[in-house]
Amino acid sequence: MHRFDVTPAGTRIMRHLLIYDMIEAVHRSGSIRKAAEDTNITASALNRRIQAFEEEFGSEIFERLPRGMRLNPAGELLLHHIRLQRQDLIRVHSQVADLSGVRRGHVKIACSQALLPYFLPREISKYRAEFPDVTFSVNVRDRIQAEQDLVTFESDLALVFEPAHMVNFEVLHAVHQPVMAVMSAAHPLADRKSLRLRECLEYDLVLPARQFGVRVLLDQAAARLGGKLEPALETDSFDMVRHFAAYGYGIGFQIPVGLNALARPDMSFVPIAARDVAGGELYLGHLKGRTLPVAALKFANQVMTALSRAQT
Amino acid sequence: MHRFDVTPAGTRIMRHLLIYDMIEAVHRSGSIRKAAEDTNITASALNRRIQAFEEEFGSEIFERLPRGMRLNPAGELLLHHIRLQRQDLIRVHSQVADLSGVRRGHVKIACSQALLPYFLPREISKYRAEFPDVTFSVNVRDRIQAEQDLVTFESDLALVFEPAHMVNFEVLHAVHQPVMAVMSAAHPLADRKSLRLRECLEYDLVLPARQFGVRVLLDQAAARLGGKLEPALETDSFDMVRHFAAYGYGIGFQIPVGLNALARPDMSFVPIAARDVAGGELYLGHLKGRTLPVAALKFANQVMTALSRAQT
DNA sequence: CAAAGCGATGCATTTTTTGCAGCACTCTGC
DNA sequence: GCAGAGTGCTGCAAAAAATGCATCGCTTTG
Repeated sequence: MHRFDVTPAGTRIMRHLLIYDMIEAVHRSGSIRKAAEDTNITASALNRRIQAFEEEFGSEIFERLPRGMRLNPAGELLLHHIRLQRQDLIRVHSQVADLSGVRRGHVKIACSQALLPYFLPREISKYRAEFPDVTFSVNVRDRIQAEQDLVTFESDLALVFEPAHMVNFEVLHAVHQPVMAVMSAAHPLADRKSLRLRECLEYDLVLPARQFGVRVLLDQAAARLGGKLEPALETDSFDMVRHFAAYGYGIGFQIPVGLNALARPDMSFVPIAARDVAGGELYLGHLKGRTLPVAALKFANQVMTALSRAQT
Repeated sequence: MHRFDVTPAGTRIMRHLLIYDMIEAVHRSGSIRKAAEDTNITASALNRRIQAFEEEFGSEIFERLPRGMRLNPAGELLLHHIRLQRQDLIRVHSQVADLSGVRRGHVKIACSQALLPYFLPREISKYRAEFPDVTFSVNVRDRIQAEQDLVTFESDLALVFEPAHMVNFEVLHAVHQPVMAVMSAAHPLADRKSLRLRECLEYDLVLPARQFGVRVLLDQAAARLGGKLEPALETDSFDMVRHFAAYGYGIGFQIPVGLNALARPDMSFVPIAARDVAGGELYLGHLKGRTLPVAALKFANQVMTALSRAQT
């Protein structure tokens, strides 16, 4: 029989940690019987392993409900330990691989939309030019989700603008980002060195949705002016913001890291005066107290220098 | 039924982590055959488990030498993971115990000698008065050893005076400690409010050995005065310092946390003027990036308030 | 009230782990 | 230079553990 077939691409099976996978499978599917299918094992066997584990562990970790299993508080604590433990083992693996000169690994990034068009593609390509065996995941997350991603070890690094909560967030680097007005190169205001917020209000505005940092800053600024922003278009796509602004005489807003003047000669980017909108910080960070895998750490360093350079 | 008994003396056996114990046993004893005795298993079985683990892990973790086994660099990395993993599981256990209202656990402290006579006994007793099921280990360590203890998870907390290196040390609390002259209550200088260092030099000096923080501070101060301290007695026992000073007309030195005026009416403690010896910081901390067990964290909090109160 | 879902369990079977004995090898001391 | 004691490693049979199957008792659902 071939119960535990070949490991697909980097997923290492440590047989002594299988019980952790089983616990997570039960947690995910909510019942032993469903989890048993994922685990390629019988429900009865799985059931007994869970029971045996609970006995060893010293307390139950699941509530037995008529509809299935649910983690109790002790189980939640254990689950976090399991995830931490697994990620740390991956880190050890990556460090061991590093010993023999090969850098392999996988870097998981949670980031704001603004990083998608130019910044991250450029940095990831640059990194992979040097270490082609390192792969990446990029997940678009808002500020709250990004932190949650770190906590569940869904992501190694987060790159977000003005994060709301930061309890579990350890900042590696912060760089200031003024708010930029984005418009067609043919726009009447296109050649200005700087703009007052009031000037922008004369034109159609395209604003990111309310959950985004840029929007929060703009709303606050408008409130100080005693007004309220009334966008012609509100969207959760930063791409849409840029394209709408490029198309006609509307004005969009974005932070510099999401813009690239060279790539868009048809567009113009003008900073909003700091006295109107102070701007905010773009943060690179990871879960507090975590030791990152080599690949993630190295990439984080590269991003840090890139951000520093961009600022000057 | 009594399904969830507690394993004797808090040593919980998690069978799926036995392989880690085995690896540590081999590491400690330096050979499979010796480790086999500690592990209550045959050498052949142990050997095969190590081999199986290495295969799963993806690389060897031991060097095979003619005289036995030694961890290779990969093994060193893994060992650290194992220790971290085990301590984190203990933390989870302690948090789970906390859920049911019982606070159990064991707090391991690495500390300077100065804490031994009064401070730690008092604090530990106070803590155990509230939580009698929490036990303690106290290991006397100099500044370098203390940090090493944290790294190997030998200790949860360190309480040291002016630590030399602090790369892995996360400071929870720091409190300033002036250097105090310690002498018999009958000593000519006993009633002074403050002393210049020069005045002390008229008398026999009893100094702690050179590795201790107080001594370093005194040596630096003496060098500034253009001199060199020539102690009548040099010792690595702070007890000895106090007792020698109490006995005759010698002068010893100690930091306030190691002294208790109420307990010793026969002695007098006078601060050295800050312009001569600035004093130093007493640090409470733990290993950077670690999550402490509940008991250790709670005790650390108690110590922090005690230290703050002592200062004022 | 029947059907469908759930976790738990007894028992025979399969899989894994272990112990025993013995191998090849390298140092050490006479 | 050669025994002796130390090392890690391995084949094979025995012991132990994990698994699959069938089934039970229970709760929810329609």
